[in-house]
This record gives sequence, structure tokens and C-alpha cells, in this order.
Amino acid sequence: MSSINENLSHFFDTAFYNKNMSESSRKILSDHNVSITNPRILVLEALMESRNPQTIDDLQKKLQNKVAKSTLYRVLGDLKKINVLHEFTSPDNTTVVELLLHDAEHHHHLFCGDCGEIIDVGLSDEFEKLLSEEIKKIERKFNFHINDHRVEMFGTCTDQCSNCK
Amino acid sequence: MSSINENLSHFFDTAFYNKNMSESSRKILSDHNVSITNPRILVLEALMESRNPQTIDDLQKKLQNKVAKSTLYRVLGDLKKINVLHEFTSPDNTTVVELLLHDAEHHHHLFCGDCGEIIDVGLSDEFEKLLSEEIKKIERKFNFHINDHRVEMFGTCTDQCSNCK
DNA sequence: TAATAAATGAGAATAAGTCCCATTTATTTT
DNA sequence: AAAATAAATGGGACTTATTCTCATTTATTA
Repeated sequence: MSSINENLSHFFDTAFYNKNMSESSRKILSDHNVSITNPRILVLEALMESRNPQTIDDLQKKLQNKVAKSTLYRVLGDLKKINVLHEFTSPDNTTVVELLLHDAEHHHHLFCGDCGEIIDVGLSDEFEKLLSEEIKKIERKFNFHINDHRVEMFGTCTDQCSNCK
Repeated sequence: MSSINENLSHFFDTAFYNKNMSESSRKILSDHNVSITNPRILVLEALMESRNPQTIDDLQKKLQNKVAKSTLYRVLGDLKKINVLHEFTSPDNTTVVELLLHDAEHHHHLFCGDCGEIIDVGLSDEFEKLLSEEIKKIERKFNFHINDHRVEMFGTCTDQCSNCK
């Protein structure tokens, strides 16, 4: 059975271990030649605060009176541009965002239709290998160049989601 | 190499073969105990006109001056409720919709980042079987009940998309 | 430290989707 | 088949998420 700690691991197994979030944030920005500003640090910190994907609304709440709405959207755009942020849409059509740190493992998402929680899920290496093979077939068949893929799983947590119990 | 005809096949291999779209639309509605109205027929016809997923905007253009915007959304909602319509979001955050006829095969989506085209893709039976196994593992691991899944693939068509050439 | 360039805040503008209600259309009853 | 009832529609107002604008502030460079 999975635990929050397991989900957190991809953050804490990293070079960021033992650094505080502000330092980590600065490093992310400087590593990508993006100027280091307070709003950017605050947004990155908010993103780091939880392991799983968050809604824009979650972020806005965390950043109330600290970062303007327009700035929040702009900073998220900046982070997408340097590929440290992944944005997607949950089945109820809410925009959701998560940090993609350099060593964050390739993963997929599990959506709870009851509470809306979104959980990062890794699939086995063997399976990913087979999926890559399958994708190569699709590339040939449709004459496409495929550079990314994602498996989304939809269901309901029976007792596990933090919001659901 | 795939062809449009192959993509169309899941429509034309069906009971709808040899019926016109209006008849098919009526049948869909009556089969689901939904009252048969003109706007519903028009929306269903517009949905049947193309094999691949369409944006709401595509539909609005097809239905200009025939179905009010509010009605279009309402009818799409009705069709979702009776499970003949699948709605999802493309990577550029556009809402996209496709008919799910009773014998439409389980399939996935391939997104072209250049032209925005979305293509229905079937994966091999063996692969789907392995994916189901993998999903069973996830259900146990996260204590979830998973009732649906989707593989999304992102890339660029090299010369194949209808809009791209 | 001054000059220049970039980023921010606040709110106006836009766009997708929903809601409301008077009218029309479908269904049921007689 | 017509009248009565119930459901669906059109049109526009409303809401909400996101983007845009521009004067001010903050960061970077000289």
C-alpha cells in the first residue's frame, strides 16, 4: 500500500534534499536563466508544498495577498516555458499543475471521481518498455513523431484519498 | 499506413451502416429514452460528420443559425448523460467531443502539436491486456477502484494530418 | 550608483460555459 | 385528434477562468 512518503520521494531523493524550498526555487530559476524574483520564488514554494498536482485555486489560496492573480498566471507560464511545470486538465475540467523537477520520474495520473484528488502513479519498467514498443508501432502506422505519452486512470479511492475519508 | 477509411470504420461497420444520419440519430435518442427533437438530431448529425474528435467550435460552425449555443451545450450534456458522448480536453486546453457509439471500440488519442488534429488510435489486444494487469496492480497499491483509463500520445504528424499538409 | 530592462499589481477585457425565463415543441391524456 | 401537460429551446444575461494593458516597482547591467 502506497504512502504519502512514497509519493514525496521523488522530491526528497534529489539534489534538493537538505535545502530549503526557497534555495531550491532560486536554483531552479538560475539554472534556467530566469531572473530571481519574489513572486517566482513564492509560486515555486507553493508548488513544492504538495507532492501531488494542485489546482490553480489551491495555489491562489496559498498565495493570497502575496502574488497577484495576473502574476501567478504569468509565472506559471514562465515555468512551463522552461519545462519545470506540467499543466493538464482533470476530468472535471479543472486546470492542474505540477512541478517536474529534473529527476522527477516519468509518471502517470490516477483521478478520484469522488474527491477530485489526483495521485502520481509510476508504472513498472517492463510495462513502460512495452508501451514504448506499442508507441513505435503507432508512429509508423500514423506516420507521426511521438514525443510524449501519458496514461490516465479514472476511479474512486475506497478510503485512501486525503480529502475523501 | 492508416487511412481515413480505417478511422471511419467504426462508424460504418455498425448497425448504422446503410442508414442515413438522421435515422441513426433518432435511433440513438429513442434507444436511450430521450425525446426526439430537431436540435438533438442536428447535433448528432454534426457529431457523425467527422470520424475524429471535434472541438465545440467545430460544432458551432456546423450548426450556425440552426442550434443556439445554449442548446448545443445542453444537448452535449444530455448526450454525455446517456453515455454516447465522450468529452475531453486537448493539450492546448480545448474541449473536444466525440460520439461513442455502442460498438465503438475502446481507443486512445494521438494529438498533433502542429495542427491540433486529434486521431483515434487503437492499441493491440495484447497490449490492452497487459495494461489491464498493470492497472489491477495500481488498484491494489492505491486501494482504488479504477473504472476507466486512457493512453494519450503527443507528437507531430509528419505529413499525414488533414490540416497539416 | 545610475541607467536600462524586465517583472509586477490592479483591474479591464475576453472567451467558454452556465443560467434564466418567456416561447415553442413534444408527449400524454381525454 | 385536440387539449392539457411536460419538456426543450432560443436568446441574452451572467459567471468564471484566463489574458491583456499599462503605470509602477524591482532586478540586472554598465
